[in-house]
Amino acid sequence: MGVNLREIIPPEAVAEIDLAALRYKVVAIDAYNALYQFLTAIRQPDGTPLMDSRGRVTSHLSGLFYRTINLAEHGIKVVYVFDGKPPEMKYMEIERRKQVKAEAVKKYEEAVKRGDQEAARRYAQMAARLTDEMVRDAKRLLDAMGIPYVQAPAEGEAQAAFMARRGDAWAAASQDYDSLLFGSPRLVRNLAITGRRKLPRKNVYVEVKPELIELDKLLKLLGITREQLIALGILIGTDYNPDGIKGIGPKTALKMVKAHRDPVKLLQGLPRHELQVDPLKIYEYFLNPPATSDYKLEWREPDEKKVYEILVEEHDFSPDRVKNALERLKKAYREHFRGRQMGLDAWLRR
DNA sequence: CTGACTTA
DNA sequence: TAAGTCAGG
Repeated sequence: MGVNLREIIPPEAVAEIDLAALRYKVVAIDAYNALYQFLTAIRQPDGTPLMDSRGRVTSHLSGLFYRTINLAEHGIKVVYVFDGKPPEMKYMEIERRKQVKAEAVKKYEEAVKRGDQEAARRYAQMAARLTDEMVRDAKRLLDAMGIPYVQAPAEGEAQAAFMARRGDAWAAASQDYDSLLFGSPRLVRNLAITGRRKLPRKNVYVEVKPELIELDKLLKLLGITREQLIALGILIGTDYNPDGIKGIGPKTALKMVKAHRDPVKLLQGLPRHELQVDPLKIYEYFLNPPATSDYKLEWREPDEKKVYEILVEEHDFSPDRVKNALERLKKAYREHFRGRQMGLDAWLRR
């Protein structure tokens, strides 16, 4: 999922931050990334997600609702950015993911048969798929909550980066690093409240704090340009060439991009048979991806009735819990958002 | 993942 | 008040 820069990011480039550091800042959240995380994480020990009485999955709504309210209580102005149509060159990867999920479904069923809860949960997570209906419900819920969302023409991460570059957002938020390649000046990872995360395959929880990666700082520390970072990503693998270049790991890739002042020349010189997609096409895409400026960011007063309809009446959420959370959301709106619509940047540019 | 409740 | 457990839908 996304370009794996983890191994080449120097620890000094990552700053642990407090949610208070994001107060009154606009954060463009990769909606698909967030919803998918809720969908995989919010499950029973045997892997069953939360569902309403008609069997429709509701894990994503639960996560979206409560987390968004938490962020609002911290005065953080979140905007969710939804994926549009992926570029043609992503179809290979999309097909591959479908295969992986189909395999996971089989393994899940086998695990259930032999009563292996842990495996069942693991494979259920792997098999999880975000449906159009889930996305529609998520958008309806955000609308009712008075939280803005933007429909990207293509990749959500590209749209979030575009918004951050223009100053409409302070940072992009996602677990993936792609927004950095797309040029977002800042990336926030681990944007959650309770910082507990279970280590894969272990029964151990570790504290995970939100972290901030600044693009300029990262590039300086690596001693490369954004263009070289994109080339680096292509060498180690992106969603558009998942395998990267055989035999080139993060370290070699960094050396290679440093050795070439012009990343285009480097990419042109790659062995053609190693690549399913023209590396220059990928390079151009990261450098200048489709994005729209046709959006308006407004944090409106929550429509309690609508939220109640969606969560309680349609999806069997507990009335008490929803009412309680709505009170918190209304209070957050009054305290942080009402009469504070424009960020400083937008105000200066008015 | 998060809220609500329990425990020390 | 902090840390732990469990259910939520």
